[in-house]
Amino acid sequence: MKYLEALTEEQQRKVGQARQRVIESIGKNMDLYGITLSIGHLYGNMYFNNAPVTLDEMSATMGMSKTSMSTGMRTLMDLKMINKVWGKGSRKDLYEVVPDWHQNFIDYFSIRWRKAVEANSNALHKSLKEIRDMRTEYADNEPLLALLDQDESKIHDALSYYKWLLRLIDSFESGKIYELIPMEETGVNIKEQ
Amino acid sequence: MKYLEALTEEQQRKVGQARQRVIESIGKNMDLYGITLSIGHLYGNMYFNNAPVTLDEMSATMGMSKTSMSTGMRTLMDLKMINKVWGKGSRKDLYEVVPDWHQNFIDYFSIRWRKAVEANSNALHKSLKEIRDMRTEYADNEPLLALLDQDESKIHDALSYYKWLLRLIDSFESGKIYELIPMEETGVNIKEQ
DNA sequence: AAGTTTGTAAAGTTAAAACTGTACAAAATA
DNA sequence: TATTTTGTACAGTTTTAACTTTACAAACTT
Repeated sequence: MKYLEALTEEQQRKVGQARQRVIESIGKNMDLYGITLSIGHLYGNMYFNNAPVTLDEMSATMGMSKTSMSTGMRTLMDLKMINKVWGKGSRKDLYEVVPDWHQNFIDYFSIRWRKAVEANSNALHKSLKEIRDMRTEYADNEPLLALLDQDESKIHDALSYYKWLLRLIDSFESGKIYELIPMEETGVNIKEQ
Repeated sequence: MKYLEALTEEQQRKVGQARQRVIESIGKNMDLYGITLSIGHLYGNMYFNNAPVTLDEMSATMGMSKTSMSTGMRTLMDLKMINKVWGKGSRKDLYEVVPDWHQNFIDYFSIRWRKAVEANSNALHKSLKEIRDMRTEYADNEPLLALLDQDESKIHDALSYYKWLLRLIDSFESGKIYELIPMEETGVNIKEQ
């Protein structure tokens, strides 16, 4: 945090305090997403650092081991919340935040949910097929057929939800969600960027 | 599972197998939401049980302690995924699933996120105020002002995201989200229920 | 009122995860 | 080529969360 050195102790303390509150808030927010508080703090600290950081730097400011920084950075990279960048003379890896929170939110959902939803849908389809096979096999067993109907209907409901969720994720990825929920509040002109 | 007794061993096994796959899939799905796998399985089992269940029943089918069932049921109730219902003669508490997955999804987000987003926004506003106070206090300190500008801008970006998220949650709760992402796939008539 | 049954709090135990320290491969430097 | 630096795999430790056992209050039964 070299750029802070020009300030007085008092000023540094005040700026640090205001930042710290935000950093902790970021941590709590990411905790909601199932990300560790520590990794949330890591992101928060990087968010306020105006230049790319190294593992050693963050290890120092976070008071945690370099190994933890390494794994934390990888987690954040997997979630596309930070990027590894190439720095001039330094042979250390440099990381910088992707400050676009909307995009972070979208990437998080896409990455973490799409795969699971697809796997779950497959499992449901498999069970659905088994039920249909049973229906032909035991076509004369009235009480069983009634039971199979119930189960099939339940699985169908679940599948219909998964399909909807997938379409929701699609709308996140395509940006179509912003047609319904604009980024800027209504009445404000959206600037080109 | 009294209604299964009428079936042959073979039939019970097959039905159980098809169900088990779905139950585990449900568990994995809820795991994504940050709900324990066990509690996910509990919901899954209840989902296929056509009648309200008691703690003792679920304790037996899950092979877990009654206390765990008690806490699990409370968690699911907090998330509005199950209801406590009044049963005829039984003096045991009876629980039944809310089978509406769309509604479960929405309740989950509303309950778990709204509170946190509001708390985080408050924290950010507090820091924003501090920064603005500093700006007047050190109005002649050019490099500090530049720094404060940067921080304020970052906090503003974060706040704008939180506001968007709140509007997204609102659209879930109001059902407005279904205008953009209909429950049924497009082209299919929606039946009244 | 005395005796059961039921649900859950509290304490204790077990399982899982987060985190650290060591060790080492890969790349850079001399 | 030998030496240093850097990132991370791996094993070990600590912390946290899940789960169980015990204990007991509240409600119900007789």
